[in-house]
Amino acid sequence: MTYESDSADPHERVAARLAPGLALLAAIRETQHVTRAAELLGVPQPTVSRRLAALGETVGTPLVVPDGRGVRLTRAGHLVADAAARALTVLAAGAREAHEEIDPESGRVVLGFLHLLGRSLVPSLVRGYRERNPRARFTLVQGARDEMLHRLAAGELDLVLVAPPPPPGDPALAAAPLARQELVVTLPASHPLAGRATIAAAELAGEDLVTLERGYGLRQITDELCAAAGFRPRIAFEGQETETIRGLVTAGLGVALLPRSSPPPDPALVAEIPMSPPVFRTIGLCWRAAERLTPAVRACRDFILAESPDLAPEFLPLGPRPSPALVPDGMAPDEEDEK
Amino acid sequence: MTYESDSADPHERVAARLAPGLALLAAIRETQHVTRAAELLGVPQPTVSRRLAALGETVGTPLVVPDGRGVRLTRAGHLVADAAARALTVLAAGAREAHEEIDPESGRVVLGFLHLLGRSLVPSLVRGYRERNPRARFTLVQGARDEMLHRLAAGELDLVLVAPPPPPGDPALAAAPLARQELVVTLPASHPLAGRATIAAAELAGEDLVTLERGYGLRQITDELCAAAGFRPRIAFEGQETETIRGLVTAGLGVALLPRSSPPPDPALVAEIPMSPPVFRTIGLCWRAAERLTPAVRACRDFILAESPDLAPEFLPLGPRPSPALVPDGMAPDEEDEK
DNA sequence: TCCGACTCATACGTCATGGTATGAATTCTG
DNA sequence: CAGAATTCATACCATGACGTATGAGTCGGA
Repeated sequence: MTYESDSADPHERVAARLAPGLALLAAIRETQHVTRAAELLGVPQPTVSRRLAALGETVGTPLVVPDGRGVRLTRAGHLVADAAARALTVLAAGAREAHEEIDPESGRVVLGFLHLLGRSLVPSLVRGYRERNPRARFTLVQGARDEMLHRLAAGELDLVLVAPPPPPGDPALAAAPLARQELVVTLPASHPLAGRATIAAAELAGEDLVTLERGYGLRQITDELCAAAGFRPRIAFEGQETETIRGLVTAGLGVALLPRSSPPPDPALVAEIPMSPPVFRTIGLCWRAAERLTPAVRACRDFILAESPDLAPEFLPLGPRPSPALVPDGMAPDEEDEK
Repeated sequence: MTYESDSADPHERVAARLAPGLALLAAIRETQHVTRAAELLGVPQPTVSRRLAALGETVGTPLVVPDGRGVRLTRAGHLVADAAARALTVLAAGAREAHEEIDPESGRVVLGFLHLLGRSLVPSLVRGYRERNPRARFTLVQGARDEMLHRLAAGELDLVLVAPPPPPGDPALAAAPLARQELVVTLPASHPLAGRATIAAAELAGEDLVTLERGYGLRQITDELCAAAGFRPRIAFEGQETETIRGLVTAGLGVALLPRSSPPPDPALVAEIPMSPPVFRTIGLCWRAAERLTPAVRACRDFILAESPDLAPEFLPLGPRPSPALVPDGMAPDEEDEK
């Protein structure tokens, strides 16, 4: 019943058996006194006596010897007690790191988001959150929607901002909508449709389209829109950045379905025409539903859910449209902290 | 019942509670796999599951989360597991040091001895022992007899060579005689007694004596010799080194009771006259009887007891005289390894 | 798509560890 | 010098942890 195979190094084995006594050894080292060490640790004195003897047994020689009516450490005892103190320091540093990692005040949040959101939404959110928690740390990762969701599920990311949010079917991911963004047909000023007030989806059937690559939310929306209108889109170019797409459109290489350009574009070069009926994409915040989030991540999530309307003025409020809450019932933001 | 007051630093507290899981965390870190870690540690798999959960509880967040049909470490888990691996390395290094300290092949022996014995006896013993155990390490400490015995009892020294050995009355110290050394009256060549064949103790009554300070064995023997002869010695000078004493004698400042000079002195300067009856001092090896000696110390002690006659040719064999064994019965060199 | 292999978590019974009470040894004090 | 106080070790008993058996969930293959 006394398992002790561990690693190749025999000293690692005794180290593993010494490990439970780390605090005890450190206390003995500090006090040179069994009773004192016991009350320092908050354990009864006989426990210290026994475990000291047991530790000495595993080392192969007593760690303390009677000295008067007290005890003193043997040389071997000094060596292991010193090592224990060092090991405890190392471990405490690790505990501190871990604590800071999860503490809402100082914890880290790995936030993934779409390239386009890095312009204003994410900076606002980060700045707002750090006003409340100045020591909070962020790791920011940008990428395509599907990549973000995949890395979120894989645990690499804590929170992601994507559009559209994942369907509620997946029990591993939870999501909540944050804001809407109107998508408009972006086309060269010279294009025949450039003067229109609105454009219907079907009117894009014959156009060369410039889109993001598969995996991006905008691409998915574009594809679905075309499918709903009953035609297969003719993709002229694919890119990874909306700015690239916009550049291609400006160069006259096609038309694109994009969010409105934030400083409105030069009307002499590019026109942005709303769709009819209008098309929106919903930006949602996602997190892993299955596991318990760290306090830091939870605090950040709740902050984003509560404050994003105020912090992202250039986005539209959710409005009446977009569906009932996408948040699975059992995992609503406020009620998972039970137990 | 769940004690956990420890040190001021709260992180030290969680470190102490993390300590028993060091090996487990290291194994998880290495394998990223509960079952694999369990068989690496040689413990059943449920134990690993439970203790991982418990460790996560103390840290405040799970250290592993389900990932497919396996698990993966959370960020906090990585931090504490890394720290655990480092701590285990530190602890293993300490265990190695302690092992080397007590191992007969590489262990350390702190050997105390009288200044005079550093000339040939101790170097011979050390050299001889290291021929058998090349990695053995010695720390050599020189000093007066009483100081040596006191520091031996205090645990600072492992073995001491002193003359005379301590009386068998003290149960804390054990001793065994090693060799005898004749003490002779050392006096200036110009002294009236310089031509004598032998000198009786009583004849020193009127002389200026040069001795070592109190606490040295030679001083004690000198004092007792004078007391036995019925006079109080007239101490002209006290020193700490026999060579100093010899110098004072050469300078004509008194006579002294000293071991024979090892290269015989210049007869034109100093005479060495045996006492009548002859006086010897017994050099003994002492160790602590109460505690269990480390294998290294025990091996060295047994080596010295067995080999010193051959290694110290300039000393006299024990001869018939010096008392029955001074070794307490229960602690004879060979039979304490019971239990 | 269903089955099988595999991995991790939970349930229950046993045993080792820890807590309480007490004893042996030593030092300090009157 | 003797009693008292202190300190560490041992004995007994209860609680919590471990080990065994089993279940829930997930991935690869037919």
